[in-house]
Amino acid sequence: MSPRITIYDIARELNITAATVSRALNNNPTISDKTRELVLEKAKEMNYRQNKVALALKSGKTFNVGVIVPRIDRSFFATVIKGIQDELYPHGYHVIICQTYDQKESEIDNIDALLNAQVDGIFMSISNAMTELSELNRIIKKNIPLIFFDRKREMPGVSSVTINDFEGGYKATEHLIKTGCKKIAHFAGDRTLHIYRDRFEGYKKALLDYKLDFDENYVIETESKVEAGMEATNQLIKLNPLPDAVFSSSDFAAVGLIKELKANGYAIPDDFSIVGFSNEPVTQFMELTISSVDQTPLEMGRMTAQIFLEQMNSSNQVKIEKKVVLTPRLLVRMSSTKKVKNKK
Amino acid sequence: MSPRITIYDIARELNITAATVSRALNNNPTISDKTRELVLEKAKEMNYRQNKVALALKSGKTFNVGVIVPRIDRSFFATVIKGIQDELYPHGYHVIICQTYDQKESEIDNIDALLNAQVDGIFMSISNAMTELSELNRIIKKNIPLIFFDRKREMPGVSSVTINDFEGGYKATEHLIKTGCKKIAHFAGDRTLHIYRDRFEGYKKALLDYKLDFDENYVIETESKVEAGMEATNQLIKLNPLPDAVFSSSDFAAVGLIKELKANGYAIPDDFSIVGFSNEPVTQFMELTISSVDQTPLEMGRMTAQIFLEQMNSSNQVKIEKKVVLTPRLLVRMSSTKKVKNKK
DNA sequence: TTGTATGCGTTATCAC
DNA sequence: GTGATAACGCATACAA
Repeated sequence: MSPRITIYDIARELNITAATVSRALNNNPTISDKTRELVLEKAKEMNYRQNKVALALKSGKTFNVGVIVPRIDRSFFATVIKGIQDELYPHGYHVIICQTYDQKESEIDNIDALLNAQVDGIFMSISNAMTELSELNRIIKKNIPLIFFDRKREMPGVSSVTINDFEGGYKATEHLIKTGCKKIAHFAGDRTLHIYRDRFEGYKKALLDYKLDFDENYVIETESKVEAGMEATNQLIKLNPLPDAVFSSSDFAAVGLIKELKANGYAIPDDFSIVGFSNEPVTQFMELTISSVDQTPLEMGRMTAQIFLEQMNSSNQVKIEKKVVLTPRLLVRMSSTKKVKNKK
Repeated sequence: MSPRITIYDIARELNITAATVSRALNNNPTISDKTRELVLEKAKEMNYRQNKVALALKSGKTFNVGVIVPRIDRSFFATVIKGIQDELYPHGYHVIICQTYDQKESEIDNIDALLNAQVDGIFMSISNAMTELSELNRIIKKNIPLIFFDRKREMPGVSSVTINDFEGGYKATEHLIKTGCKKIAHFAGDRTLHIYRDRFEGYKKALLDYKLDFDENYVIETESKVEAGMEATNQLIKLNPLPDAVFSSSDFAAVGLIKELKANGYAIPDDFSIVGFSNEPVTQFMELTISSVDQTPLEMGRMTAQIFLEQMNSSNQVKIEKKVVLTPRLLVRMSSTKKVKNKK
């Protein structure tokens, strides 16, 4: 077990002081070229590594940031984290990940731990359960950047990066209308969550804009699971008149929908055009590829990181509050591309 | 911006010294109940939080571990990380993630950064490109636990958690044989990687054990991508005699295989039985669910973390070297379940 | 039972 | 241009 080499070790070897070594290593101008050379050489020879922990204690900056997500094994969140990572790594930051499983206690716990660990910033996709804004205010009071992504909460001085769920819902529905669908149903998520409410509102607005009836009976709430989508489908096919399209707030529900529709002898997209939401990997791997609304998670992660970097660079006390809203992309695939003529 | 409360602040308020406060906070027995009460109360009142960075500098332990993976947005790795996290979080550890994109420079870079950050342990799935074991030896020399998972390298004193790829290949092939397949082809990965070589060897051994011919012409190397699987399929269907089953080392290649086979008018599983590898989420979402070999990533993560914890607890210098080999699980789904009678 | 002093490794502020 | 010293926040060996 080799002991850690410190600047004192180098200093001793060179018969100078640690301060000088530090100066040489940090490219401090007030030092002679000769000693700098000497130090650099010796440091390399002795395989010196700066101790970031000591530096962190001294400077107050750890170059660690915390990311709080419901869970990491979901394509969307994993990709957001990837975006954050890719952007931050070149600047020397490390990403500490925390999972909450959408539980409030866990969120508080994680914030606490990250604060104790002295992270330089916290990025979070906040759960609906998190009502105690006092915990969040602790972050603000410490003056460390807090940035929401995907799911946010309105807080003064806090930036956020989200996508325009309304627009996503609107685009999906508009696409269905423009390809000739007349009676479009909606698989909605939990509409107490703003993301699902917005998708629903976008759907509704598109119908009205194009002079189609909006009928609450054609809105079915489902969880974001294949099985839930299958169950919802059984409700759907009892509707009269039968819809000719479905905009689903969830790709997984859309997968269940397609399975069940096929099981009932319906053809897709000829009998039902379908658009999902999230661009889960599965949508492009299915034999019948599923149209979906991409949430641009990579860009979301990148943007979140960029805002953080800006915030760090604005050395002064100026609080920046940025609300970035990304535009979702509609990806048209087979599930909404009728092979035959338009019905219109 | 509220300043950080330290034990000195508490001490001042109580007219005692920081040492006493520290003792009270750490449940040191050598302190009177009364002062402990007092300190605890005051600490709560002032909202004191221990500074982990200072503690880390003092103790040499950061309670951070580093995880190095090719990329995080792959279901397998995300799930392994989840397993690690779930196991370690209750013990106060945080997980720092690093991505390498399978590039050697990036791996070295990450190791270096983690070492500088003074992590307490490093878990990695090592790329084939990583040939410089000197970097890895730096970790060992520092006496910080290094544990391989999934992809390992043989190093004295280094533990690893892998799955038995040979057994996975064997089980998959055996299953195909037992369901009546006579001529089984293999989509192999890059067989310079031991994981792919082992899967191939398992396939080969199963054939021989069951008195079926092994023929290298029926082994096609493909990348782990849908498109690669489609291309390989075009080679496959030119074989004479035509195989009646395929064991694919990659689920993605299997997806491409199925797409292309259907496009050529073949029925699955009646004309071709198919088993993939990895249990990617897509395999269970497809209309035709794909049989696959599950690598138990959650258990892999958990086990990796457990070995780390053991290593940390064995305070003495005893080096533990554990080689854990997990048993893969064969998941039989529709792609290898012939509806009709066995051909035998 | 409590206080004093020291060190973890670094950088910054003084001197010289 | 370089050295000495203090400080970041904490825990602990030693003294009292």
